Amino acid sequence: MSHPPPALRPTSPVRWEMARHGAMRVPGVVFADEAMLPDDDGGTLGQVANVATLPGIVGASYAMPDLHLGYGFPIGGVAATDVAAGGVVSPGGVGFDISCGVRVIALPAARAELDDGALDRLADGLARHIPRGTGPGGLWTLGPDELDAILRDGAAHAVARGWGAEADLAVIEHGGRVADADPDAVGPVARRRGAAQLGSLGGGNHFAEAQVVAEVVDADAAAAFGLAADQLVVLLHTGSRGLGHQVCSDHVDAMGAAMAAHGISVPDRQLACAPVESAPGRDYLGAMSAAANFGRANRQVLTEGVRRAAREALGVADATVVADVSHNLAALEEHAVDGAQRTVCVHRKGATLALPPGHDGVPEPYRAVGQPAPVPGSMGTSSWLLAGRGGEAFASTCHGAGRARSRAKARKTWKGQALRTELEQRGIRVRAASSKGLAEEAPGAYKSADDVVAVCEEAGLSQRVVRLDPVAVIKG
DNA sequence: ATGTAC
Repeated sequence: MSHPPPALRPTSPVRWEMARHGAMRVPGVVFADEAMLPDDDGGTLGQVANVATLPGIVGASYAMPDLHLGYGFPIGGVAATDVAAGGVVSPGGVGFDISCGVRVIALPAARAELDDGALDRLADGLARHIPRGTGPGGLWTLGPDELDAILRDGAAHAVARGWGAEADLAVIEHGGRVADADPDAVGPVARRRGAAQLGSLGGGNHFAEAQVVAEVVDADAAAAFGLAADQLVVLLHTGSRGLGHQVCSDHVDAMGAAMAAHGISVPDRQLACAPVESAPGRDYLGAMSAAANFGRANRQVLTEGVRRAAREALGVADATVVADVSHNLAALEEHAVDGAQRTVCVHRKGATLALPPGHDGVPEPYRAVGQPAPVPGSMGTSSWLLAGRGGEAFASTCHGAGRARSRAKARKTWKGQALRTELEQRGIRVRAASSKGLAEEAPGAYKSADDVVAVCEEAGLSQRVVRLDPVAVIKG
């Protein structure tokens, strides 16, 4: 950290400003209520300040209420750089799990129609059809040509090969295919790892959950999203697995080596970056987009696992994709900056696209109500589906509950087996591959997603649409 | 997050 961060000054009950100091080019802005502000023993606010020093940054270095310490950038951070003004792109501003995100799948069944046996069968089916845990093993093992096509065309290629329906693509962010992907910028190690992992969940905070629509806050938006009270959904939270991780590592190394040549110095080596309009910048963005396509294809292939489980367990005809949005991505977008339209590179790291109603980037079926933004809760607690409102922070909102205690501390405080019993006693089925992983994901290690989404609503970033309560948790 | 460390 370059300097100790100065005190945050409230400009509203849910918005705090950090004045420019040191090498900061813009102020910091944190959306949070007083209780959820980090005390910064861990340096999270110092990371907000560090990001504000990046070349070309405009507006502010933003942080969502679920912010916590990350690699270079805080998780929950949003930073936009002006491309024509030498603005940079930084792999640390996207994160290791490129295109990590959430897919919501609606099942044509209501909780009230199902007995406990049906829910047991659904949990078992999801556990059987969704590969999980670290390491290789996915639903679709890829040869080199198929991998290239996935990196170029994302979920669209998976659908073309029979993994799902054309209609699925209409509601996925960017139509399931990120433009300007450069498969050649994805190195051989990343390719090898990815070829064996398409259609797999991973570990850590990734999960599949069967959930019920427990509260409808915005009836019009819920109807537009095709969701009704008491309806069952499945939520998938996963990303680009080892492939994205390797792409991030490779390009952090490459940029670190190239920074001096571009005359860039940063207060933390984890903020390695390069101008968007430079060879290392273009290479990273091309590889990142390819990894993002892998991430969307991963969730698309897993959706077929969900459909198989639903057909077997419930006998329901089919399951409908409601939304698929990433919360770890950089994107070139047009935004008003100081009254002028500029092309900016928006880094969202643990932050979700939240375009407002009417914006032409919102999937057409939802244009009147705004971009759907799924927010996964911590294990066994509520998740949310929001609708974007634009607002500050380049049309972004939160991405989850936000970790409040480290994995190590969680392992010391909670026991996986006891957590499993507690969840089962609350009527939530648990299918977990690792007891240690369960302890690390204890709900007590996280803030409440309910509080986080309420702050985002009060700050004008997003509107709550439905609350989703878990009935079955499937984890690596 | 991750074939759970340079």
